[in-house]
Amino acid sequence: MTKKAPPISDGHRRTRRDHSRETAEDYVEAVAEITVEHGRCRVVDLARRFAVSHVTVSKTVSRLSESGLVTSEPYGPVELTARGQRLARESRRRHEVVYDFLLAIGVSEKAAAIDAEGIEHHMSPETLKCMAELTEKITRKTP
Amino acid sequence: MTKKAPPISDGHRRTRRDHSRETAEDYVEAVAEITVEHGRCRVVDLARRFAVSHVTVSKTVSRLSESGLVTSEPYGPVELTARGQRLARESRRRHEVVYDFLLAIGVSEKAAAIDAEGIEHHMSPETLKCMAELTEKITRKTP
DNA sequence: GTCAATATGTAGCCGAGGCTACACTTAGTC
DNA sequence: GACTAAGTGTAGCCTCGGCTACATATTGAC
Repeated sequence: MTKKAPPISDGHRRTRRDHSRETAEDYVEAVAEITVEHGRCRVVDLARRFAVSHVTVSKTVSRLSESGLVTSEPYGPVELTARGQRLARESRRRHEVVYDFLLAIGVSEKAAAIDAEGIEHHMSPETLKCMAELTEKITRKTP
Repeated sequence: MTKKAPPISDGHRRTRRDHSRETAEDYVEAVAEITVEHGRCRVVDLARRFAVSHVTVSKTVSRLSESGLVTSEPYGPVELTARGQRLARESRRRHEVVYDFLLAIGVSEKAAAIDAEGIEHHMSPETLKCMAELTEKITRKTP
């Protein structure tokens, strides 16, 4: 139980700048997956994946390109830079830890998939570690 | 050209970027807490809480007011409507469930506070229920 | 009551992330 | 080679959530 007012926003750091980082992570993750699935990743693939217009994807890809996470030439596929690949790997790993954890504590696959996507960007390394450990403990006990 | 094929923005809804719902939840939660702590909630209180300018708060409060979650008159305090209070209670409960859960699985108070804020908006009722149950189980075992 | 400090409002700017409408390229098919 | 469908780009508009600069209101001390 929570005894007294939890330290809800104890400090400040209302870094709503995380938002663009989230977008970047979602995109590089998607680019990596789509490239594996289809051999290459096109704008329209991302548009379908995120259920947004190709215009939105196009603009976002431009921004990511300026940030050095992806490369793309006119009418060409979207590809990850070395940095983009690294970020994609990290994001995917975090995603998996969260997803496996949710399954381990009894959440359905469907809800786990949705919630994992929502929260994967907000996990500190510490929390991630706790989740991974608990998942390990639970699945070892009940395999 | 009747593009019939691409019903891009149907189906998968706007699960993406219901970011404004998060903002609403953060605000009503903060208004409720500040009102309890100080007797009333002013724009400047919210500005300090979220570490943003009073202008940002002022605009957001206007939007929330149009959505029927808060009321405020010029130079007056920000107050929750009935709907706002209900949302605040729900948000706070969710926040507590997540926070307590993180503590229960071994996350430090500091990290738990930060992460709870990040993820509380992305939890399905199902996941929330699993977390509450597991918290109960753990804290009963090791009180 | 006056005055300064604090709080709030308004104007105007920005970037991210959405959209539609329209123009153009690429890739197949005949 | 020509035509068409799908993919991509560009222009222009929107909202949300940020900001600074400046104007006005409220409040407290004197």
